[in-house]
Amino acid sequence: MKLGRDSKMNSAQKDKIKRPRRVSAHVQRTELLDAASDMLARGGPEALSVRKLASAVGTSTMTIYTAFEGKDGVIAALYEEAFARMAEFQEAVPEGKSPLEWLGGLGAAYRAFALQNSSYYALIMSETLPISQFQTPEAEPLARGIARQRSYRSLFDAVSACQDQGLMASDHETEEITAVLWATVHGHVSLELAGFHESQEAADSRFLLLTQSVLAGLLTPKGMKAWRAFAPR
Amino acid sequence: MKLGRDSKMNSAQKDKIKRPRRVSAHVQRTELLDAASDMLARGGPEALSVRKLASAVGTSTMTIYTAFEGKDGVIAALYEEAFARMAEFQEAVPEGKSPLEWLGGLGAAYRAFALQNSSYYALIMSETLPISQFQTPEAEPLARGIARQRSYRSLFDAVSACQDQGLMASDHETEEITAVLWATVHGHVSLELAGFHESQEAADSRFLLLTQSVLAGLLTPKGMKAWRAFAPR
DNA sequence: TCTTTTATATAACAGTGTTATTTTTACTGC
DNA sequence: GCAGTAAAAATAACACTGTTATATAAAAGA
Repeated sequence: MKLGRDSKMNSAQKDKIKRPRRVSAHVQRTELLDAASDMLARGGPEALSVRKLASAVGTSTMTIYTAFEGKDGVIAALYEEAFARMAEFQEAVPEGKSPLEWLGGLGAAYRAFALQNSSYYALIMSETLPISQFQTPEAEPLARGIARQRSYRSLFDAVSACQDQGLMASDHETEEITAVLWATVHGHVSLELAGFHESQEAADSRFLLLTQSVLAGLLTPKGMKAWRAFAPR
Repeated sequence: MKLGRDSKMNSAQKDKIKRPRRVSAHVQRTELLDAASDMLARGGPEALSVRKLASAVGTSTMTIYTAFEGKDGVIAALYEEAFARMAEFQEAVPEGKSPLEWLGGLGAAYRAFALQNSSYYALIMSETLPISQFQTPEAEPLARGIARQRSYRSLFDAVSACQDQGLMASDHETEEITAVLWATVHGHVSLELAGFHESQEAADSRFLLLTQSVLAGLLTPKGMKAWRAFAPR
């Protein structure tokens, strides 16, 4: 549906507040972004072309340059979208009775998100391997920007809660433990996405063994006892 | 130096064994590969172009298509090179008195290789994130091919030795533990390469904490006691 | 030496992201 | 409502990319 250009925006004409030049500006931007997201999810990053994107929504390439600032701008926007979707997964995890239960849920949610949204996950972790098709959206040290994202926040809070309740060692900084847990799950998920494991069962059991093992080194005796109540299997 | 074409290969002409068509075939291939390696290391994958590569060694693009089979062939060759270099790092680690010492050395060597050869490491782990500029050199499930590489073998052998000496839990398969350890170190190194850690010290201490933690869940009590003798700090 | 095969060089093709130019559209002051 | 202006979209061009087709030159085999 393309809004008629001669509609003279009858409703918005009365107020003197400056409106966006085009009513369709925002909707077109999201329409463009949705199409880009689709292309990315389907055919990977090489399927995401400025020209194809333009013709997919029935416009010309210049639209991408005014709406975003070229291809990098589109990718930067998708990057934001990726974090937003990841945060949804994380924040859908109930805190449960014990922060340990929360922690376990967060790990599972992280893995689920990565497996179900591999393109978006790759986008998030694109700086993880310095060689990537995606350029860093901004000049800032992007990977460290993760720490400012909501999804990181959830993990941090869970770890903090564990420490507060004496379930997790407090002789390490919360940030440190959070980073270690992130690396742990990311490491497994990376390999799983690459098809490293020969079967679903193998991937499951290794994820379990890995998380179990690293927690063994981080939890207090009290924490270990409590963990066994929530730990799968 | 370009060998004269009219040299009529005076020395090799006498034996009737079929020689390669051109004496320069092999040397040119490696020359091409070295240049490609340099370009990759310097400017990332987008600096690696068939045309630039050709002009870098003073030839035309067709040479790349006869020596390799286009750009993918070059990347496949670099992929092999990456594993070879990684194996060198791994195999330079002395087995030491205890397999635990060996294990620790392998982890440190893995990290050192990744940090010092980030382009090659990215190549190895390029399938780890399904979205990558590099196509899988062959149609096989590439990531699983890691398990057939020498560098994986070293880790596997170290784990196996630990189990044999009762230092590591034997209620998990050697392959399983190997995969878990690989994921652990890869997870950390990924984040470190991305500049996730705010300082060298932070990266070091988190690597230590991570490896320490995961070993806590994998080593036997006997193994834990022995480990403390080798563990840094 | 002559013929045939093979590698290289040249040029062309189909893509890509980006930029310049021109046309069209929407807004604004009269 | 109409003219003038500013912004956005379309078109075309530029500088790239990987790949392929064709022609030329060199090497191999008879």
